[in-house]
Amino acid sequence: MNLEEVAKKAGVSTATVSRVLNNLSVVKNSTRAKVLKAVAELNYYPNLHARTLAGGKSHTIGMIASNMENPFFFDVFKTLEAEARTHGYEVVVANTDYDPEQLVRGVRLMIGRRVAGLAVVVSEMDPGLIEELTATRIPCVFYDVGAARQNITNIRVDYRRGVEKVVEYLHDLGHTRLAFIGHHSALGPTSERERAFVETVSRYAPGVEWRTVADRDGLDGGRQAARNLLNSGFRPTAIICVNDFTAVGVLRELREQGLRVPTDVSLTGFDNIKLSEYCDPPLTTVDIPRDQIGRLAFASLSPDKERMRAPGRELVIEPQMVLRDSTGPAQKKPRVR
Amino acid sequence: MNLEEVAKKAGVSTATVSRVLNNLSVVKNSTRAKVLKAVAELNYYPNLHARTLAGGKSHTIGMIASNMENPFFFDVFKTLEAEARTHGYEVVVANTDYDPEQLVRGVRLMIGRRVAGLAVVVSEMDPGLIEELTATRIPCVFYDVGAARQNITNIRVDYRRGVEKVVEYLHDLGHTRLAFIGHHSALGPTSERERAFVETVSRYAPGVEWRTVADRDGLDGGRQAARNLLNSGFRPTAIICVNDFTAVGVLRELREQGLRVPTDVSLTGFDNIKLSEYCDPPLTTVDIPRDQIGRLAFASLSPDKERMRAPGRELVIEPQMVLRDSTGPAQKKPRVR
DNA sequence: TTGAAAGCGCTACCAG
DNA sequence: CTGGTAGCGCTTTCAA
Repeated sequence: MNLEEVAKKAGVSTATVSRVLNNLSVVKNSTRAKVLKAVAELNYYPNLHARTLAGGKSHTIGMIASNMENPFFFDVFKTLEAEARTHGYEVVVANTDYDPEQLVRGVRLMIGRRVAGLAVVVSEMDPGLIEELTATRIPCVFYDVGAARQNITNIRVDYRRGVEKVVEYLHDLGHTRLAFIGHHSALGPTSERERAFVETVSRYAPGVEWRTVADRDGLDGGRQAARNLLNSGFRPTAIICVNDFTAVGVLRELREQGLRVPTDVSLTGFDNIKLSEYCDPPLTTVDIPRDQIGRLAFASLSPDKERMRAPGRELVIEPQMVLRDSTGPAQKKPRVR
Repeated sequence: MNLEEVAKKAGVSTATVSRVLNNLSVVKNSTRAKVLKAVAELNYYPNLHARTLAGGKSHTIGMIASNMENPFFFDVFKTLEAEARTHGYEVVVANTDYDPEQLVRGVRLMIGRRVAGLAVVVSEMDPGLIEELTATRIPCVFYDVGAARQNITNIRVDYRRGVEKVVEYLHDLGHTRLAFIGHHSALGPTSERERAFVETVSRYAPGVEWRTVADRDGLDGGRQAARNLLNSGFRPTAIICVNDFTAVGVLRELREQGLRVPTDVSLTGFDNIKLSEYCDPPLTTVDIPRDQIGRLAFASLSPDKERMRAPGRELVIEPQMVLRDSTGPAQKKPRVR
């Protein structure tokens, strides 16, 4: 089924059919009707690949995420897609599972699709990726990683500032033993997030004992990390999680071990995903405005909004703390077991 | 950047470059090397649209889901994608938000993309959709809705049997006032799920009072539905939720209203998503094997596995109950408030 | 083992 | 307002 068959059936040329299908309002109403009739009768749907090839633009923007299962990424996707749709674009996603190799595969897939723009929302990185992307001249926006460049915009949340707020808050509450639970790719010497935690503790809360531990991102990962942490013998008075999703897993393990939150141990998350309000107790967390990120991402890819496209632009978002019930004063004495 | 440029740079014809890129092992090693070198130096990535157009196959399978935010759908997607990848396919998803119009839009988008197969995993339906899809001859698989047909396979879980198990179980526990909380599209006279509940109650638990209520799918929807239910004055001894995701929202509202689970009211979900183990208390639920669904879905789309493709095939999965801590015996007397 | 060239289905430009 | 037609970038015969 193709244009030609439709054209034949409607008794016009393929050019005319194309015009009708694209609403090029130069077509006489009567012929437009004929064409539409043929289209309907033949159950015809234009081949998007041919359209993209001939037209030169894909009307598609790509998004790469580390873990779409984590609502954080999904929320960003949702606003990005909403925004894109309003402007006539589709968005197509690829997941990396925090694996740099999958990141590269995903990016190349998007290049192959000749996306009109690419949003890379991941925690992992690959050396040379920026280079590769710059060469393609595809408008890109990176969240959390990467460096601003000619065609690359950068959005980042001042994660460090967020951690500072949490640490200060916990310190003021009298906490003396802190733990940071991350996921693998948010840990290690390369990780801005772990560094932020470590440096903040030594600067704002000297004398406080601390430890960091990591497993996968997610419910199971958080739980496993918490288990490892506790098995190590360290007894934190407060646990700071790299994100809410992981924190919910931690919460479960604490419950399992008979540790009450926040009575025995305080717990904080990051992101302020919906789930953080729905667990018990609701999580004290740091809000990261996913909708704003999604909107900014689209805007910085948008070809018409030149204002956003100042090359090499870097946008920084300041995160806000959200106080809920998972944090409280440190217990004065070790709990009697 | 295109084949021709690469060919020129490598000093060969475009045909040869194409052969190299497609691993058609007829190419002499030395020329293959030349080509690969040129490809790398030019940072060349084949245009997938052109490839699809020329080759006639998209190497892509589509999936339509009602709500990718609900882990149920995401889990199906995950195994479907894993399966697809192993066989050299990409999968691209579209969300409907339970809206029949978006369903149709999504399906047409997939047709436009000339997907090699389409998995429709939704609760809503559109009359004529089956017809439309049948005409395209695209291999399809429907989960939960739709009817088996020539190129359409059907996978369904015996939801009714699941509901029966839950109702019987609750009835045996002495529950006398049941509520069913659904989401909009799983309710109404058209809904198999609501009917399953209603009919099961009158058959297996005559004399039991019951009520049904619905809001959106998800955390907020579940909470709102619970609020409405309770505001209506009805005091269920047990609440059956259409799925776990919604149940977690219900859990929150019950807590808010000072109702303890399962002491004051029992609660059950459906699906057995990971989250159902992580909430407090862990949810009694009915397992629906998403991985099996994902695998079956791919298998029934797979062109080589003819065995699966018995036209008009219907696959039924029997769900199993999973007992956890959110259910218990009905309280003997109305709780003192 | 390689090259030339005919499409794949559609858009867009140029005539009329 | 409509038709003819030259590509878009790649795959795939058919010859060489």
